[in-house]
Amino acid sequence: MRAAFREALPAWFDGARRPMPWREPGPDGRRDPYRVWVSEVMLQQTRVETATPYFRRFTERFPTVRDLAEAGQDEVLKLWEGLGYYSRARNLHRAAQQVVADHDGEVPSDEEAFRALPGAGPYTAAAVLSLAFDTPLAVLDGNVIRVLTRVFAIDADARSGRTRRQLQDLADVLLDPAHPGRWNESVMELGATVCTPRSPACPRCPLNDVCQAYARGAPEAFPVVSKRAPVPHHTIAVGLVIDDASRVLIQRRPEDAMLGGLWEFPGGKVEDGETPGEACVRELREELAVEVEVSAPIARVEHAYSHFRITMHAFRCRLVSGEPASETGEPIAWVPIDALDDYAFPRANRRVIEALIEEARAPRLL
DNA sequence: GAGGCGTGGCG
DNA sequence: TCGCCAAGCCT
Repeated sequence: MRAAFREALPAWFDGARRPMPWREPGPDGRRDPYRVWVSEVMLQQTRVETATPYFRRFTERFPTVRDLAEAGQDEVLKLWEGLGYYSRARNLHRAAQQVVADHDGEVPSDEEAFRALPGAGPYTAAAVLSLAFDTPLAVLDGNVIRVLTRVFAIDADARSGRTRRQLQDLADVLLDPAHPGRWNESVMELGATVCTPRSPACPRCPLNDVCQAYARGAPEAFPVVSKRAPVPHHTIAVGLVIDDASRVLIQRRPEDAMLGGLWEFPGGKVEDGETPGEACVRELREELAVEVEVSAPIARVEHAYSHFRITMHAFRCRLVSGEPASETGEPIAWVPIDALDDYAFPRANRRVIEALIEEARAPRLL
């Protein structure tokens, strides 16, 4: 069994290894720990194809830890815009500053020191240290969980702490201590390209002769996971307050909130017994101490977040009275419509901006 | 331990 | 259309 994982699997990997920008060695023939780190953070809960263009842009703008540490958060978030889970970007930014302050700009090769960085959990530590420094730590990510639960036909809830500890122990035993980075990448690559969640390609799997799930003819039965609760739905109303100079009013979200640090159009939840238009007027009164009049609907956007769904109604608004002032302490800004691209917005807001620009190009006759 | 935290693709 | 999921971490 151990031989299959240490010989057949890495041998398969040598022929199946997909080229990725963070897999390229540097001038010294080694991988840059910083680039490995950035890639591993971007790859958390994110597909390779999605993360790749972000990685290229990010590392071109911030080639070193110091470049990242010296940047402003706005620019970091702008480069992360659309990638989701924005706390990853905020944490990575803070971690870079910590590396400069405490480690002279060198990514720590010590597990305890690396784990002390914000956003560095067990997976990321094992991945970065094994890939960049050949530290013998086995990664346990979604791919490894899937491969191991199938090969060993483990039918306990894969999300439970007990099962995870069992799987980590298994990975630790199977890991090739002579080539930890290669072993980790081999298992993850197998999970990503062959031992996939649906329709796994078992006939061309290097582990199929030892795989118990394959022997049973039911690879997709693993891993076993409990069902998630259905997610709630909310109706949201936002206002596009535009002044005579075609500037739009936007507001930055609090650092510790969902989508923290990104910009958005002011608004909020539509309450029971309220129309979206009424909610828009009320929210702008509450958040910005202004009276507005809803003039035209601009867009209706359906969007799914990680734990709830929304329908967002966006209205063009006319400022009736008052000067917008943040009631919550979060910054506001008047931005020319064609300069909205310079700010980081959540996806749903980006949809609204697309509709606004389309509206300006071909206004609907009312 | 359970739940918060984005987005896009796929069957 | 909809639920599930993808190289997790934090509280």
